[in-house]
Amino acid sequence: MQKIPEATIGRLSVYSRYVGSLEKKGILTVSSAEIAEGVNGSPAQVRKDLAYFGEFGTRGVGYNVESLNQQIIKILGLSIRWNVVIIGAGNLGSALTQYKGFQNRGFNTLAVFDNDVNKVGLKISGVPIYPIDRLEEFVKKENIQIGIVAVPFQYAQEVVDRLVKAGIKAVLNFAPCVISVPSQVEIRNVDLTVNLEILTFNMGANKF
Amino acid sequence: MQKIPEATIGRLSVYSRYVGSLEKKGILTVSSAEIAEGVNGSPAQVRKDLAYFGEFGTRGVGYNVESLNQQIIKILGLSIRWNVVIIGAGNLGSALTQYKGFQNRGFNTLAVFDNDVNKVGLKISGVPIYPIDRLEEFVKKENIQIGIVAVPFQYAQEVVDRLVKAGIKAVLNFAPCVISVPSQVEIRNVDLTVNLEILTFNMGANKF
DNA sequence: CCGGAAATGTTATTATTTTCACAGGGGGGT
DNA sequence: ACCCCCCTGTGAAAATAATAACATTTCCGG
Repeated sequence: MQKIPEATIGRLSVYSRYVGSLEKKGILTVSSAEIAEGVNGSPAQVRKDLAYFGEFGTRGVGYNVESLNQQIIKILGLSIRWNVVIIGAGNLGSALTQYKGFQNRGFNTLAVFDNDVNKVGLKISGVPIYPIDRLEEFVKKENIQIGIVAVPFQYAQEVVDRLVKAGIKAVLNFAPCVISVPSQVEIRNVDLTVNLEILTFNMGANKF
Repeated sequence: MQKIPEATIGRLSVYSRYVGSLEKKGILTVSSAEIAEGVNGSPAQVRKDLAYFGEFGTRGVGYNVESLNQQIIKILGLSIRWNVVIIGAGNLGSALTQYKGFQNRGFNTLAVFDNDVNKVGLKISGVPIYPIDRLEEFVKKENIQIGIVAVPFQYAQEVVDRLVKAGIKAVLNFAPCVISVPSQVEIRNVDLTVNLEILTFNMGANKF
């Protein structure tokens, strides 16, 4: 039980997507060098990343595409389905609700919550929009593990606090702000501005 | 001219946002410990990150809020405005177009492109939607430096190739796939599924 | 059945990033 | 003017991560 770099986990997710695409093409075997090429990585890193979790390949041969993908999916915790709610039915919340990629990877979006009474009662790709007051009740009753926060930053901490109180296990936050959660709750931030600003820094970064 | 960790740049962006909020509150001085608290970081790291670029503080006192923020903004390359196009006028593209945070940080979204003739001619928060055929022409003529790609993954590489040919400097890609660009073009991927899967890994990760 | 090519798993090395500790400069009170 | 507290900047140490190198295993052809 050693510590695994978070970057490794991110890469495993990418490997899984790539290996999945090979599986669909009917390819049976793949080498670390081929995976590396498919994901813009290095063969050594692919092998190292996988080696944290066991021996999945055959020396001299490579990896069985199907079983490798199953193993990675298991490692990532995707062999069970996860119940998700999205808070915020604006454009971003709607985009996330409609996004097929989540379904495919085992995430069930069961509801969207919003404080706009005009939106309540509508559906987004079949997912109902509920009033924000019902958030805690729903999270508890439906055993929701993951909350995706797509509200304006002013409301984000409050929404997260309510999710935490209702027993959420993990939060994916899109609001551009720092959120505090107790240590047993997992949180990740997807910060659009930060990403853009890393780009602008790199574009100008010959001076340093 | 030493190498600066990318994580440092990401944190500078967050510092800037935090320090900007202090500025709005009329706070004049801030210490590294206070910044650290505001962004869930450590004081030493705040100081180290800033020290890559110079000495911005006063020993025994702290940092002047206003000038610190100006310095960070300059470091991040945000003292000039950047011209941006968004490709894809779906929910995600619309959300990005409407997002105020970009404007505030110096990003001008000049156009959205889509291949849906029903959307062409409409506007999103005042930003016009143009047909995708006009992409290259527009990028060249309007001197667009940054392209934000919010199209289905099947089209992403093609769109990026076209942006690159038209002379784009940087790409922010939201499509869940690996994109190849020549080395002089900056690219960053915002991969929603990867972020969710890091969460699920962490939720189950007592076994490793 | 043997030898060579191929590709993994693993150890060692190198590079990078974070954390720690403290010297140095600055301001305010007495 | 001096002392003491405060907080930065920085060099050294520790921790973490990436890369390289290689020993080992497998397959295949002759």
